[in-house]
Amino acid sequence: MKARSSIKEQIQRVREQAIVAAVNRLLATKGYDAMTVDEVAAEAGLAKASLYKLFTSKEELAGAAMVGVLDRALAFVDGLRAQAQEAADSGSPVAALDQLKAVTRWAMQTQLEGEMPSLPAQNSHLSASLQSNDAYMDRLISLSNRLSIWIAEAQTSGQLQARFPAELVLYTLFARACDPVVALLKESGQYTHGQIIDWVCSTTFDGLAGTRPVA
Amino acid sequence: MKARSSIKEQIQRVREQAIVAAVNRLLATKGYDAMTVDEVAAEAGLAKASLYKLFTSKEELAGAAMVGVLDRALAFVDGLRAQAQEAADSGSPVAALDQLKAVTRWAMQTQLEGEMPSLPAQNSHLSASLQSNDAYMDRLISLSNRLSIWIAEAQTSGQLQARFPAELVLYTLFARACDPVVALLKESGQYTHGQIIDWVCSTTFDGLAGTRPVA
DNA sequence: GTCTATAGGTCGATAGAC
DNA sequence: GTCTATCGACCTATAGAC
Repeated sequence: MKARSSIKEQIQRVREQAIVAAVNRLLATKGYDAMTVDEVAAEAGLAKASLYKLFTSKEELAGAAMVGVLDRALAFVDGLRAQAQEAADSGSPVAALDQLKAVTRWAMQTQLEGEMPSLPAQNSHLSASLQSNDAYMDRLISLSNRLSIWIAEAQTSGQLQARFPAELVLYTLFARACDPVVALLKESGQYTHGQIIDWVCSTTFDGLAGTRPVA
Repeated sequence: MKARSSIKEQIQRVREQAIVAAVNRLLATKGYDAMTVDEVAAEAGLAKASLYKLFTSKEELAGAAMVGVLDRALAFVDGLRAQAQEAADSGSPVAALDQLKAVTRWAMQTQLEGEMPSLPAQNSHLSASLQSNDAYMDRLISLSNRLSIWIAEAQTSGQLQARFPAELVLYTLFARACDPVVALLKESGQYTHGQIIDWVCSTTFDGLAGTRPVA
């Protein structure tokens, strides 16, 4: 009995992943409002009714996709932390600013690959649902905390403008992760992903302005 | 007869303006998808049927609001141009970069006042509708052209990074005009509008990074 | 005030596993 | 033969359109 149950659970797990992957793609391409549950079911290859056995609402689907991307972000961040620890142990510490840049580049790469789900900024119902989604909030706070440590370090050491509230920096990084500029440049089709990432990362950290004489 | 017709037209005009103002507010606060035509009619103080005499679809309403904000932007830009012309005539030319900053600040101010209608970036149907909306496209191109002149000037004179495609700069300015960071900082309630504008303008042009030694 | 289409959400028939 | 998972068909409310 135990074994069968486990197999069933695994099958269910695979299906859930297929659904979340479908939601992720659809959120990345069409956005939340244009995404229909029927489409999700079709892409994931099951009936809508079956889908509703696993997820009780469209909002929960969105939440699951966001949990997925936040988990990937956290995994990436933890990888960076581990690498930085090693590097520091062998005497060549990594600057906090470089960690923040690496995360930003990862987010843009993810967006360029069509794997960054993005939700409408203004949708009170959906935000409310997400804010009462513990799995989502847990990841969001974890990620924010990890980034905030780097932000504080970088501000203390002068790598980031210390006059900005840390909140501003954090919000800016989150906003750039789904910056429409990336999507627009991608659509234009004239540039490589590498160029787009370099440029938008550069505008984020160094701004649009040219090098001015010391004022 | 002529007079009555003119009066009717004027009344119609006032109604149209009331409708567009309502759409503008709703787009700024709830976004396109969450906005219902019923709400627009209610806010504008007329029956939905009457509204459909003046605007044939929800998309057209959105288009009208966008035309409105683009017209205001164009008016602001033309004001800047006129001032700059005067200043140049009296021997103190205005830097193109400062003009771009002024427009950016205007946009953020508009957003903070809840007067910046913003549409979902990803909505193929709506984009298609807008792109076939001549009034909208005309304004969009006019504004882009005027900004592009300043961008070219600022790049030539080294006030803006010349290595960036002008397109990147233009898109970035448009994107910052409805930057979610502004909305998030506003929501937090901890900062004045002036602070928010200064900070986001600063991150846009000078970036998040601190002043580093020459590398 | 009415019509209609769409899309979120449910239910009962069916089929396949044990 | 029973039990449960699955899916087509269905319901209904909302919102655009007239």
